[in-house]
Amino acid sequence: MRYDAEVNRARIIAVARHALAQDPNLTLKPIAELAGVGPGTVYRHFPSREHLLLTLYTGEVEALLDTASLLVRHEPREALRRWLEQLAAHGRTGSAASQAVRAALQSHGPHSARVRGALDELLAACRKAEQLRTDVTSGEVLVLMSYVWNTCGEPVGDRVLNIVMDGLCRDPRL
Amino acid sequence: MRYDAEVNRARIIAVARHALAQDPNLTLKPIAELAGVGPGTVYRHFPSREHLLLTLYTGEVEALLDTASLLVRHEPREALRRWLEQLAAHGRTGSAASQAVRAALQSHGPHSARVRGALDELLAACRKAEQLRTDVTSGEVLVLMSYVWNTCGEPVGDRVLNIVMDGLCRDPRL
DNA sequence: ACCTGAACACCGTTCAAGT
DNA sequence: ACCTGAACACCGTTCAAGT
Repeated sequence: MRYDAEVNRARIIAVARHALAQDPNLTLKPIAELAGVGPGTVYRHFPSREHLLLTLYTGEVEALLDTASLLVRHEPREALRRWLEQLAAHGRTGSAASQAVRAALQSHGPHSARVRGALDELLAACRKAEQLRTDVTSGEVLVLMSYVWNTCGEPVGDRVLNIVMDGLCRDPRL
Repeated sequence: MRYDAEVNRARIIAVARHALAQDPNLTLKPIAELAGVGPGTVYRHFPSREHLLLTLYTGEVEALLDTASLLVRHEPREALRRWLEQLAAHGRTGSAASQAVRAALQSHGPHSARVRGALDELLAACRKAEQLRTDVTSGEVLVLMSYVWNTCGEPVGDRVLNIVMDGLCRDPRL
């Protein structure tokens, strides 16, 4: 890659991170202007707003992959609940990072597959401990969690998560 | 209202109903053009796309208010499930009518309050029959149902609704 | 060869000009 | 007095023109 392009890309990323922290819904045009480049330059480096967000907030998506540390510290059911709470906490913020996580999960790409894999580990652990209904998949759990992207109220979110957890664990034996 | 305005309003509604049936995501500009009026004319009659949709599809929202006929034909729990299935069926279509129902429910306006009231009747019936957890509100149920606006797959939707129903009915006694 | 940004085709919204 | 639509300020995207 040419040197000037490298510089521009780095500048766009730095400026975007700073600007999006203040206004999560800022569009690419103003970001380009703040970075001192034309809109086409941003578009070349990042084909869409979603690509830029995923580049900026890879770490937040990666954090969802670490199920191992949850499983060593908690029993399976509690580990699952804490993972889902982590997801809900993201949704509540409405931040650009939250938008990135949402995009990663819903766009059926490699990110989504990896997160589903992580959740599968949690579900498998719960199933092994007989703390989970037997007929549920990670994809269905993520669909069920869609609500976290819409609403913000924390008390409501907690109560809804209780319902989700009870639905997931529903089983004659439990 | 002046006669020409009345004519224009009727024409906009007729054209919009026809055009939105073919492309649910059609915007107000093309609708105005198809109706042979300027965009400001549409904007005057309908302050936003949402207002137009709610005017066109009032019937679909009203249909959600008829809980009485569900309750006379089914036991409370089954009535609740059918009502939620009706909601999910709307979401699956992605039609303009579905967008209207979504807007009505989520915009915290009078429509939303009336639908919550209808759902409250179902929940009260279930509670009276001891077929429902005691700590859930209609607002929380609607939050939980957010997923219906995102995903489309019917089999997944059915399985997720099972989880929701089990979560809602979770109770030591049941 | 690769990057750039003026230009294009849209969007929602407004308000001066009409009747 | 009320309705109208050209005009405005945006958006995402492209591709001829630069280096």
